[in-house]
Amino acid sequence: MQNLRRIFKAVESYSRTVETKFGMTGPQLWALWELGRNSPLSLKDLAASMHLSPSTVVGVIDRLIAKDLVTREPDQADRRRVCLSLSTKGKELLDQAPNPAQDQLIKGLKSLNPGQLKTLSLSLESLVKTMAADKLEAPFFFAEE
Amino acid sequence: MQNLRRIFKAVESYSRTVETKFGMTGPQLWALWELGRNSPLSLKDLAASMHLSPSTVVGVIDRLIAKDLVTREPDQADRRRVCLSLSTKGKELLDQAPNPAQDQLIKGLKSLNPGQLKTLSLSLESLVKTMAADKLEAPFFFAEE
DNA sequence: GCTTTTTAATTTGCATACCTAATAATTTGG
DNA sequence: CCAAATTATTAGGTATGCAAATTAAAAAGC
Repeated sequence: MQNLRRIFKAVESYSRTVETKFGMTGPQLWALWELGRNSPLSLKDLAASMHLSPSTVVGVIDRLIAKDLVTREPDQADRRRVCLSLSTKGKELLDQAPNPAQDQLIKGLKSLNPGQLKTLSLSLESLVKTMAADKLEAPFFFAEE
Repeated sequence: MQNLRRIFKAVESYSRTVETKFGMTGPQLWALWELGRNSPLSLKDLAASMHLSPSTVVGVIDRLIAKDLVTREPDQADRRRVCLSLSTKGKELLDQAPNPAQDQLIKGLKSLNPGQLKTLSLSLESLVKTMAADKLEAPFFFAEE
């Protein structure tokens, strides 16, 4: 329990690290990641990938555009839509700002030997099963695996 | 990684469960828990235990008092301070609203046999060590173990 | 004792993240 | 061609969260 707690805390602290280090909030970097993975995106699709309402995401995107990290252009094919993409500046920032929490986790997992990894996997699987969390989707900080 | 992800997601969804089920936000229940553990508390001490600034916690407490879940009385010994405590209604709610995410985790851990539990513990310990998360404190949803 | 400093709580002002509902523009189905 | 669905946005609301200013009370210094 104590170790799980620590892992959670490490991930939780990720958000603050981002805010102080990269001058943007968690949701803003989250949106940036989604655009980095899959671009261009319509606002609706971006909102869906973030599990947020479109009206919420409009504000996030507005602030990213104000920072010159994202571009918003009308979609030629369907003029109801917009095309959201990373700007050059946004791509650069995304390169410099990996996913600290996830990187640390991956680093930690790599330090385990195959036997440990196996038992960890099995134990977690059993844990997850009992927690009935199977259906739930991945949160943003694991989005890229 | 997938299983860790699911556990995170389950805990993340806890907040929404609380909001819809108990009509209050995460920080509000968090404050309620702290008062349930250790009462009465001064505003400053409550803020410290939640790792938030006092000015933030004033608002949270205001809303809890408006819901008649918390009482705020001046401290007799030091009249600069206030004594924050659970109201009768607050105690009742806290009894009905355990910590779903944590309870699920505990339930999951109990389902493991001793050998699994041991290897899980060892694996997580190794993981934590590499993540250098040792120093970090427990987040609220693990505060009661 | 009296003044200065410190401490506690609050208020104010600001930015952000959320949501629902309403609106405008556009596409699609019939 | 027109009604219905879809897309983005705006409007209006609540809640977090902070720093800075304010008020009141206690503690410290002299």
